[in-house]
Amino acid sequence: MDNEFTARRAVTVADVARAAQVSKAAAARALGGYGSVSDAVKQRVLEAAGRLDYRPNELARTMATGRSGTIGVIVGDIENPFFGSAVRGISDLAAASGFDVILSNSSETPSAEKASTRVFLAKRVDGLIVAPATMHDGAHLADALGQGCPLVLLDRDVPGLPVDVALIDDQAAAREATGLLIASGHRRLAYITATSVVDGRYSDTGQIVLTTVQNRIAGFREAAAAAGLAESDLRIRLGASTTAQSQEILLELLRAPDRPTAILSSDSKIALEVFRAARAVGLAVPRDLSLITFDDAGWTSAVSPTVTVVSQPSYRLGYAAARMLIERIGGDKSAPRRCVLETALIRRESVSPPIAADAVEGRARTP
Amino acid sequence: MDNEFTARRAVTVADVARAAQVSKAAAARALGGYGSVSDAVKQRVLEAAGRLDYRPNELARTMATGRSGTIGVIVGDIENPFFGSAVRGISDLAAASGFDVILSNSSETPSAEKASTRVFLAKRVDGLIVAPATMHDGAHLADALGQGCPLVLLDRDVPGLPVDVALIDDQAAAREATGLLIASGHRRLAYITATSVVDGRYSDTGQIVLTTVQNRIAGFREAAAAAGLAESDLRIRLGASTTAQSQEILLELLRAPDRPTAILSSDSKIALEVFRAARAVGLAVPRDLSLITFDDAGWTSAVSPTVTVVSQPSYRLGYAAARMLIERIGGDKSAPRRCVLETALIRRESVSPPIAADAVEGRARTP
DNA sequence: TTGAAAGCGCTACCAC
DNA sequence: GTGGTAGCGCTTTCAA
Repeated sequence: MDNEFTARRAVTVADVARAAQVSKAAAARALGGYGSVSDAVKQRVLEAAGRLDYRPNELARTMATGRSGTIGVIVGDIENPFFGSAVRGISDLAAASGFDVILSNSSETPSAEKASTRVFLAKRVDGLIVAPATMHDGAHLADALGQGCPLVLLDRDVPGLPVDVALIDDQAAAREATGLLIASGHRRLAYITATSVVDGRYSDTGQIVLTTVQNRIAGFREAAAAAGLAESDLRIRLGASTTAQSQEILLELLRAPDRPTAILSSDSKIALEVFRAARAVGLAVPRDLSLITFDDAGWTSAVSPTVTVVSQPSYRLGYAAARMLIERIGGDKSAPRRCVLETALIRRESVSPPIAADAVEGRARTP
Repeated sequence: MDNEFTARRAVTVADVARAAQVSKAAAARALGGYGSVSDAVKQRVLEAAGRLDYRPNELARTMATGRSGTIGVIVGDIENPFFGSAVRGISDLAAASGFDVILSNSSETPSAEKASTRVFLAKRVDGLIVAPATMHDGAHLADALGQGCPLVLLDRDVPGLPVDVALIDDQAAAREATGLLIASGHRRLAYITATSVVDGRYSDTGQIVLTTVQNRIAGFREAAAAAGLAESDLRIRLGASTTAQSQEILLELLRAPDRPTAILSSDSKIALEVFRAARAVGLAVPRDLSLITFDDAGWTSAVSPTVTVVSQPSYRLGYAAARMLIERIGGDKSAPRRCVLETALIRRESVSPPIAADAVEGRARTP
């Protein structure tokens, strides 16, 4: 049974050296491309390596050098297209710079994120890119830093952690989107987001674990305040993580007599749920309900009506994070940087003025 | 500047042993949880480890044991929700079984896939799960096998490679979906897929590099043949990988006088393009054009019209692949297995009978 | 340029 | 149960 699919002992530098009749050190130098080797020896070694089908053991190399040529990435949910695209941005630059990427999913769970951090550190990654699941616990991240492992935060910030971050200006983006809704004549507005909380009702900021969510809500309220809307005109709902949760929240909202006439949704999955809920209660978008969502998902520009979105540069965010990290790995010791990328409000068909019955109050105020 | 964020030399078993006043071997046993150690020593060692903040070096462990506790996964496109979900299936079982997952994106490119395979082997992964970018070149995969690295194929097969595979019955799925179209009265049918080819026109099977595509086309033609449709009623188009390519293909198809009245799309991204193209030429779904797509993407059940889909058990596919791989890693030497998972045809609103003008020929044939 | 030998941090085997 | 010690495969001084 010694066919071509049977395992055989791996061939090492020592084997190659013996076959090429040179010392182990010489063979290692020729194979590793460092130090100085005569052309003659190099020839012999390379020939022998080819003949024996030698494959370097990256692990042994890492142990000896301390560098693994690998960067670890931890995101909340790889199924989320936002992260999928960010990861591709990271991978592309990493590959071009000679780094491998190893990826882990935290499922937006701080404990899983901690475990992954530990594993990556144990595997001696050269650096870490993390989209932290919470802004409240950065101990494991500070820890990585403490061990001398460069770290860059992606999309979300952890206040107090002195590291590079690549993110967007969520507050400004939400403010602009909300402004568009208000400019279209809406005054009863809702903001729906997926962050996990004790109680879906927005009560105090203490519940929020993500800086992105915090900032978007701030932008939402800021725009409302600037337009003179009352707090009571605003519906802020957290906890729309699953279809069931989203429907519960949305149906309650849309069935109320003073239902919102416009919704700002924090991701495209929730926007989908808005369509579903609107259909369930017999509301048409945008005639009865206007909608803007974060994330320029593919379907938003293909379906009817096409949906107005806040487009986030996810690929470039990943790319920027990788760029900063690789600079740090290269020895850059400068002060932590914030790389803030631009979003774009793409106007499509899902926003229109509220119909008379719904807007009556609003009209009275703006004659 | 010796603050908490400054790198310090990593603490090793030797350090812990010294601090606990025991031998290196004893400390290693206590820390590694193998061999036998007295409770007293164990206590002391663990205490010292905690005090010194000892972290095991996974790399050194791997070198010594030969096992890395890591499985490598290579998929074509992590942004594709199908793979995203499959990867989660893999990760979930892997984590539960004590394995880490490292992921790589081949961008559907055989050369990138080869490079990733090499890297993973060099990193000494315990096993590999690959969604091969081509069925025509499995040398690097046979190679992995040859080195004794267990391998499981995901979603796509490589004929001739004696390995476990986890996939769906693409041919049956396509046959069933096509059957539904035909049963609804359609007779001019198109199948659109994203595989890369020299020429977008379907000419011969030699162009096709993916078994999935091959099998789906076979099922499509099979159903058509069974219903007595002529080859000339069928439009098979390959190469719809980008928006531009898809639009070119679709617009040409839909503007033709004998345009298809129903389309079977091989993934949800293409289905989106169908909506876009239909809108561009003024065709309404499903009144003027029926549509079924592979992939039960979230948006397909939320937009109007909801779309009829072939739902693939992507999560379970990943889970099954991981299960087989872990069994192999555990030493299972039995013959290669094929794990074929069920698809489901979910009927929604995007399929209806063709309108009279389009169906005239068809009606004449089936009075 | 070349070779011998000392690690990298851990496991595993073997006496005691 | 415990301690010594020989590797795992590679890099990296350091003499020659």
